Order: sequence, then structure tokens, then C-alpha cells
Amino acid sequence: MAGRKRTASGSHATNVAASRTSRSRSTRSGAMRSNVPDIYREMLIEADTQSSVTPSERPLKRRRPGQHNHQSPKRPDPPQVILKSDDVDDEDDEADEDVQFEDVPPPTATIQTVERDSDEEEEDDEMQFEDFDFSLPPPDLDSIPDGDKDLELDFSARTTVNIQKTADRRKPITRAEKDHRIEIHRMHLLCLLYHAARRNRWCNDSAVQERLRPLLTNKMIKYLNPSTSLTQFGQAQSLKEGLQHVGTLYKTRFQITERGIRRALWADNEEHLQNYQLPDDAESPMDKEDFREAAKSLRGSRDVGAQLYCALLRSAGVEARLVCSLQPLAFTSGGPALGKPPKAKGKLSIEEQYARMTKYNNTFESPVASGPPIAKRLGHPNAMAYYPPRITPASSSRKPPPVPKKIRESAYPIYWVEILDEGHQKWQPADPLVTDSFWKPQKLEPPASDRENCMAYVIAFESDGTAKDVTRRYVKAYNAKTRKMRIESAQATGDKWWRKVLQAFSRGITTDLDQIENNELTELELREPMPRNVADFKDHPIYALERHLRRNEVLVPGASASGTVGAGSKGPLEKIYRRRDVRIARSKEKWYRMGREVLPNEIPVKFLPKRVKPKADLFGDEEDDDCGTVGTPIYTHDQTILFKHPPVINGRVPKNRFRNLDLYVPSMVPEGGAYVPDELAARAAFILGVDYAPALTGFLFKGKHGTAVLHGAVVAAENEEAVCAVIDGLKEQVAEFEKAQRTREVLKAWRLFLMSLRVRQRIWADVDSDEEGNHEDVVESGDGDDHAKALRSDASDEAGGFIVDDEDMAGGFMVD
DNA sequence: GAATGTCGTT
DNA sequence: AATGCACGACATTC
Repeated sequence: MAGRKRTASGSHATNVAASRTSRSRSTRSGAMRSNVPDIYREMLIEADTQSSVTPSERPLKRRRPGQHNHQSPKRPDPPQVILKSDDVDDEDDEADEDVQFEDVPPPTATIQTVERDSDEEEEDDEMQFEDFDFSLPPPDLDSIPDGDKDLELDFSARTTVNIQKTADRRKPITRAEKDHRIEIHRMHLLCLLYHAARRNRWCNDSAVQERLRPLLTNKMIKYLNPSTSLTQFGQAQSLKEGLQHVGTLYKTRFQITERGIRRALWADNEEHLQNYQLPDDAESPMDKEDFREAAKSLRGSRDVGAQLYCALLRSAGVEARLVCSLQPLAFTSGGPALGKPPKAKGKLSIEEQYARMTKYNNTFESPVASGPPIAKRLGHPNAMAYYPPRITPASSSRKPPPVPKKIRESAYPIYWVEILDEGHQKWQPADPLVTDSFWKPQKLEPPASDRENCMAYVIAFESDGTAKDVTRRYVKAYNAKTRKMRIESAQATGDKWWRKVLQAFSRGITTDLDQIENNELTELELREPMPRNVADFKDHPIYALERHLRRNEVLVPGASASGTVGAGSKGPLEKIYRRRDVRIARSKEKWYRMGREVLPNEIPVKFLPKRVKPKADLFGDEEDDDCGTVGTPIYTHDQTILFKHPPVINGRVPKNRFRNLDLYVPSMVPEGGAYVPDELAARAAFILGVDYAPALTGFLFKGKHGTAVLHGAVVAAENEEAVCAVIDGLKEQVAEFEKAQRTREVLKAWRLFLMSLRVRQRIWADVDSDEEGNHEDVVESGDGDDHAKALRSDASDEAGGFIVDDEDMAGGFMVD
């Protein structure tokens, strides 16, 4: 077991490190991803798509990455004789309406088969769970992989190197690097989420529950299911008491023998990554059987402990959620790092390497059941961890392992349980194993300095498989601190992405209880106290400091402070404003591009310092320079009005000096005009002889030069219909032409095919049939019966079934 | 003295 | 070119 685990993560680390060396970003992230099971990779892609597809529109089967979407049901391909086959291919997707091909029987043979790249399709057919549509709520939980074994990702470990550390640390990270980090972060999130979802599902397993239930006495079960005749308070008390009983009991029975999930950290350099190894006692990947086994032996990581506790409670009829605090790799490079590999300060000595090897072999040979497989090493990986040793309570009823393991882990749990207090309609946390706390959400948030546990995403899974983000219940500064660690603040679209991910786990309907909980969570967020230090005001969703305003942000004139902070104790006090009093200011040009116009005589709300002189001149004439370079004036939204082009009068459309019409937003269509968003619009209008103006819809910036993008045209409203009609006509013409062209090409292909056949037939006609058994079908008989016989002959034969006359062909294949 | 926050440097 | 960012050094609080 341990052997497998080590192999998996070991190869993983090596891979990443190797790819890192190659320096190319694409390879790097490629390698990164290649270590992730396809299902997860796809989830990432899937959840990332911005397209707002409604459930009904979604494909039943998920697309595979390599597969193009438009390879709809098979249309018979024309014989792949090399013609201008590229033309044909190009049109493939658009020609769906061209029914003609549906009617053409496909040749069962080709003379010269063009290489079809079929290889790419067969590769990933292995995937076990391809039918799982990640984006469809409610999730089809049965199709989530039923074991961790497909998962090579070592959650507790490091997956990549912190570039910032190795590169020039003075420079801010590049955009690409940031994206890369975010991608890793998101991938981690998904993997962890699914891991937890799977464990949650196992908690419902009847075999697991049956094995656990004997732990409970009838009295406990009674406590856990208080009679409804009790008062609200009484019920809650009974439940709580029952939980405590069960908790104490469980704590003595369950033995923590393995290390659970830890926070992922960045490696400082590749060496650290390469030399990284999982601790001996890290939890091994499990499948359902292993989990059942753990339910019997009551041993495992404290994560498994919490999961079994959840199963136990569910078996007693308690509404219990499995809660997991996901520990993805941070997208900021700050924070603690992996640090040096265990023991060896620099490189491993030969002896050490040898020792490691033997240990590995031992593990491999000796069955795990015979006690702890690996003797604890002196230089334990976590010898440096500062948490006091956690002695696992030795079970009295079981033979304790020869050497009680000391597992130092965070003093805060990764997994715990939430119980529904029915009386108060409230979910309450319970963690018997780590903090031994009940009904105390505040007790579960680790401090920011915890190297092994970082609370950023707390997900609660219910027994029906649905999940909810309940982070706000547990963190004390969601807005000020936690948010900054979450994907929402890393990326503009992060919010959307995360919602979409969770939507896969949503119940579809919002129950009353959901609503109550949502209210509770938002209230917690609103109640969050105002930060007391300057740093926490940065990017705060409610408050803002002047010092943190972006260059194009500005406070509304009447903005009033809602408090003050000082930096440290001696800094000058700064006013705290509300974020909603912050406005974005833009230049005249920017506003124009948004279809707005700065009112005349408005005083710019701010001047953006533009270009400053390249260098501090040796001469003292800086003053002049500065005066000349007080930059672009910018204005706020309410200093502008909607921009209006002059109206269309008598069919005359206004135009700019390039004979176009600026049309950046819909509101810029002039009064009395209509926008025809079609490439053919201008031509159609020209054909009709009506006035029109091509629409300038934006600019394409390539390097420094911006080129105008023209799309469609504006015509007078009364001409719109006519123009559209003409466009339809034009399109039909084009379609017609293309259709004819295609038909011609296909016919050409068929002709060539048949001609070749005929040639071949002629050639082989003289050859004795037994010399070339392969061709006898076609060749053997005399001319009389040729046709019929060929049609009857085996279809697997290359030429079978396709000996026809020219006339037949022409007649049969012509459509229309 | 650990934990947390600010400041100056590049 | 300079602004923003990250990081180490230093300061303050409990």
C-alpha cells in the first residue's frame, strides 16, 4: 500500500520538476496536467467555459478535449481520393444542411485511403467516467470515480516550484505565471472537492454503516434522536449530549495511524521538489473496500476518522454533513514554503539513499497488516514542525501497535462533521477527534500561521450528495482575509467559475433550510467587524482607503468617512470610506468607446500622470517638463451622458470622416437608423442603392497599431427589411453555389473511383483467378453476369458492390 | 517569544 | 518609465 503511494507521488514530483527545467510554460502546465486523471482535467476545462449554456442545451456526453464538436452523426464521407480534399474538409461543419450526402451510399472501399487520424480518438477511451457531466446539477454521483487510485495527486504535498523564488524576485510575476498558478489552484480545488465528495458518498455505504453501528448503545441512539415532544431547546440539548457521548466513545475507539491531508505548499526550488517524499505515514489512496476495511479496524488518518464518524452518525439516523476544508496550493507565492527535504541538509548521503531503498523494499514485501510497516526514521520529515506531538489514544480493546506512532499534524482538522439541529434549523459543527469541539464553529479555523492547514474553502456535503460552501461560518474575517486566498479575488471570472463548480453539487431547489442557512451566512459576512489594520482594507469589498485606490479610481465628492485607521500605532490616521463611494474615472476617449460623452465644461475629476521624462535630466529644467506632462484628464460616469449620433434623415446615415459610423455599443445606433450586423449588409445596401454606413465596432490591437474593425452596416430603419431580404438572397446564392461545387467534387471523386475500378478490372481480367485470390470476386466471371454478381459479393472485399455503369452512377447520385 | 502588521527596497 | 508587487527587516501586541 505504502509502496504504491510512494511510487505515485514520486513519479509525479519528478515529472513536474522535469518539465520545469524545460522552461516552456506550455510544457510545464502540460506536464502538470498530465499527472491528473483525465476526468479532472476535463472538469477544469468544462467548468472554465464561460458559455452560458442552459442545462437542456448541454451535450449528453461530455466532449473530450481532443474531439471536435462538430463531428455530428456520421455522414458518409465521399471517397477519399485525393482531390482538393482540404476544401471539402473545411466546409464540413457548415454543410450540415446539405442533405445530399445522406442519400449517397458510401463506398465501402477506397482506392487510396487518406490517412485518417483515428489514433487520437482511441487513446482516451479508457476513461471510466466519461459519461459524467460535470456541469449538470444535480451531480450524478454514481459516476464519480469510486476510489482514489486513479488520483496520483498528492494533496498534502507540493506540486510545483515557486517561480518567484527562482527567478528575479524583485519583479512582479508575469501575467502568464499568474495564470499558471491559478490553473494549478483550480485544479487542486477540483481534485480535492471530488475527493471529499467521494468520501462523503462512502459514508452512506451500508456495509460501512453496519460495521459502525454496533459501537452505539441504544441509549446513545435515543439521545441522538430526541423525541419531538421535547422543547426546541430540549431536543438540541439531547442531541448535543448524545453527540458528546458518541464523540468520547469514538475518540477512544478510533486510532489515528496515518497522516491526513495537509495544505499544499510551494517548493522553493527544484531540488526540494525532486527530493520530496511523502511521509511514511501519509494516508494511502483508498477505494471503497479500503474504506470498509477502515470501518472495521477503526484505524486510519484523522480524516478517515471524521468520515467514519459521519457515517456512524448517519447510521444512527442523524442528519450529518461531512465537512472538508479544501487545501489547494495557493495562487499567491507568499506564505510558507515546502522547505528543505527531510533530514538531509543538502544532498542525501549514499547511506541514506540506501536506507531509503531498503525501507522501500521492506514496505513492498511485508504486508501492511502486520503492524506499522516502516520504522520511524530519525529524521522524520516533520521533525521541524512546531506542533506539539499528538499522541494517539491507545485503544484498550485492541492490541496496540508495537510502537505507538507520533503523528504531528495541525491542531485543526481538515475534515469534520456538521449536524442538523432540527429544533433551531441550524447546522452545527462537531469535531470529536482533533479539537474535541461541538457547536463551536470558531474553534475550527486555524491561525494564519499554520503551515499545514489553511482555511479558505469549507465545503459541507450532505447525505444526498449535494454540497455547499460554508466557509463564512467558520472564518472570522471572510472579507478582510479569507477572500484574498480564494479564487474569486485572483481572477475576474473566478467567482463565476467557482459558482459553476459548486452548481454541479447543488440540489437544484432551495429548501427552507437552505434559505435559512444562506441568510445566516450572509449575515455573518455583513457582521464582520471593520478591519483594524491597513492591510486588511486593501481590496475589501465594503471599505476602501484612499491610499489603495487605483490610478483611475476616485472618491465621489460627497464621500464621508466611516472611521479611521492608523498604520501601526503611530501612523497618521486615515479615513475609511465605503467601497460604494469609489468610482472609476475614464478619459473622454474611453467614455466615447463606451458610447458616452463627457458633458461640456466638466472639470476633470483627476489627471492621470502620463508620460514622465525618461530620465532625471542632468539639467535643472524638470519643472517645465512636469508642467507639460500633467496627464490625461479623466471623468466619472455622472459627468457624461449617452452619446448620440445625428439622426438618420431622409435615409441619409451620418458618417465619420472615414465614411464609417462608430458603433461601439448598441446605444450608438443613430435615431431612425438600424444596425444590420452582417458582413453582407454593406453590399446588400449598395445593391439596393440605399445609403448606408459600415459600422466601426471596435479596434484590434496588434502590437502598437490599432486597426479598425468593421462589422455590418447601419442603414435607415425603413430600409432594414429590404437589406435583410437581399442579404438572405445573397446567402442563398452562395449556398447554392457551394452546394453545386460540392456536388461536383463528390461526383468527381466517384468518377475517379469508378474509373480506377474499371481500369483495374480490365487489368486483372486477363490474369488467372487463382493467382490472385484476392480479386477473384470481381474478376472471375464473364461479362454477362458481372453486375449482379458483384453486387452480391462479399462487402468486405475491396471492390465489392460497386460495379456500376456511368449512367447508373450519374442517375443515382444526382440530387435535385 | 510567537504572531501579526508595517515599512523600505528593489 | 514607473508603478505595483513581493520580500525581508523591523515594530507592536498579546
